[in-house]
Amino acid sequence: MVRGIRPHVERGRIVALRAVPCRYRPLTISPPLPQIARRIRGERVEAVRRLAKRVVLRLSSGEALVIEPRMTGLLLITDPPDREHLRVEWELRRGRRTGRLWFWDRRGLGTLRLLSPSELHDLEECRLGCDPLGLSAERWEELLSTVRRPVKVALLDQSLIAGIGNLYASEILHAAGIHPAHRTDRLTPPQFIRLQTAAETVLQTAIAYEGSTLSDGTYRNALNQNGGYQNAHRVYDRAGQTCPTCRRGVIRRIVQAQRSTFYCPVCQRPPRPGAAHVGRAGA
DNA sequence: CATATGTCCTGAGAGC
DNA sequence: TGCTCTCAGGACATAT
Repeated sequence: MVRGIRPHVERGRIVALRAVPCRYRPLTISPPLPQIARRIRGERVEAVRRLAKRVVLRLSSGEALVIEPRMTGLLLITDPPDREHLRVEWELRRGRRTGRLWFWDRRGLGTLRLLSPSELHDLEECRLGCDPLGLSAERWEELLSTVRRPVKVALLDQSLIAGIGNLYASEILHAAGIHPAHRTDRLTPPQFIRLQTAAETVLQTAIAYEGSTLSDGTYRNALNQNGGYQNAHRVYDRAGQTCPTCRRGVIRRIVQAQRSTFYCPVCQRPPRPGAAHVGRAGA
């Protein structure tokens, strides 16, 4: 999303920001959109970057527009999939060209916020955990071994690791050969190394493919084109199918913390119930 | 305090 | 055919 909009948005000047009339419940926008519009009119977009699952437009004023698309939100620089789910429209000027940026959201769970520098700092440093890209295996271990949770659930906790969604959590654990119910405090150093490698590979590949357009067709890139990573999914939404990696296991679907998890019982052996772990003396 | 569950939203698809 | 019901998963609020 960031790579798609950056060439059209970065170093542009915001001419106008407006809510698109919409029959659905309005998105969470804070402060209210007319106030944001007043405050950012005329500002230059200094940089467009990703912060975990959010898109950050850093403005010349030092403030930041933070867009959180959640599941069905899209940032588009071409015509949207339909008009009725359009929510917000930016008018931008780059040089002498005028362009538009749209926030389209079918389910309306996305958010738009204007943050002060200190609010952005608080989000980055206090509320969000570490980005999984560029994270060492040692840091993975430091972060995850402090909690006692099923590893799949921990991967989704944005205060620990920030940026992994449900689909990618299943794919990463499959690539790492780790069972989704494995408790984080019982993962071994070799497993943390595999987790680090798998996260890097799966996420970078998914980004290169421009994301996953699932059967509901929701996710599209900034040009309203399908992503390609859905064709590379090994376990997500493939329950009952033979695992494409080992060609032996039959992929299973389980529910953890109210979310679907998919895994291969052959590639991802459950942890041995009586597995020895270093405990306190006399325990 | 740490972990677990409930909630919001719309559209697709199942079942009758 | 047209209705009701369930499910999808982001983050956050509330419960245990």
